[in-house]
Amino acid sequence: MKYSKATNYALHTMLNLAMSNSSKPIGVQTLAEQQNVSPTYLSKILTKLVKEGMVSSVSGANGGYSLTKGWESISFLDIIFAIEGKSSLFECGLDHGPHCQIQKVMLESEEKMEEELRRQTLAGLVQTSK
Amino acid sequence: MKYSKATNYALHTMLNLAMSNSSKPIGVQTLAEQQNVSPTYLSKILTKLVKEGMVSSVSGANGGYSLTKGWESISFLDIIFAIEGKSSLFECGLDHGPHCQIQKVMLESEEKMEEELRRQTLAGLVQTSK
DNA sequence: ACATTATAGAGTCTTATAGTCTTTGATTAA
DNA sequence: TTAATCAAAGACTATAAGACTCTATAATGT
Repeated sequence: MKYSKATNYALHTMLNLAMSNSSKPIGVQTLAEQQNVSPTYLSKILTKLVKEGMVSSVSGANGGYSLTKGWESISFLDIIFAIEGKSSLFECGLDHGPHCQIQKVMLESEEKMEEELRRQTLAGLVQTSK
Repeated sequence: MKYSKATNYALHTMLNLAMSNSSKPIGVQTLAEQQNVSPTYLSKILTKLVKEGMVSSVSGANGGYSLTKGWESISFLDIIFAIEGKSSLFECGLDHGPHCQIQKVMLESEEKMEEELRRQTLAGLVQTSK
């Protein structure tokens, strides 16, 4: 069980966008270079972030991507969910009785991680990354 | 990112072993039936648990698997590590500076989950599953 | 010896990840 | 209005991991 590389790219891209406090949008070309990944691949990741409303995009010359208003409070969990999806890490598919205690414990532990990831915001990340 | 089915089987198998407080070992055949999984596949999972010292096995007629001494304090995390491995869920492979803050945050959140999984023991699970 | 059981290895099938390539559509600058 | 620049979307491919199966071997009890 591992986070996908896409999640790593997404997190770093969000940080890059947040750090470059430019009013102009930044092209995928530039963002891709900063992480040594292909622009077309990164664009798919960015599209997911756009669909979740964290990033806005403009086509055409001088276009690119920029963070949307309120970006400061975007959490790690928001970004991770945008890429990995929101479904639980553990699902007991076994058909045994109504309440699986194992499932319960696994979900509770997952919640602990998510609490922490919810607490960590983009603004906080920028602060410590300077 | 999902836990493997093998982890699910492992957790349920450990619970089954713990619940059947029999002094005699239990064959993989029996254990497999309880979860609707093939015996040969489950045996591979059990072998991992044996190698981690949580389960002991005896070959031959009337052989099978049983929990080792001190099983009560085996944690969810122990079982999960035995199947999924101990490596971190997130690894920033990017070559940018010495301390990646993203990596740090991700690891901290992971630790929260692991803390909880360490707290949850087999004995506790048996208690609530009765 | 023989039945029973775990262990180990190789092999298969499916799915997810991690991309690439190409086309289309929007926007701006000349 | 045309060309250049950019994002979005779809189809495609390659690799690896997950989820098994099958077969052979080794250990143990009757």
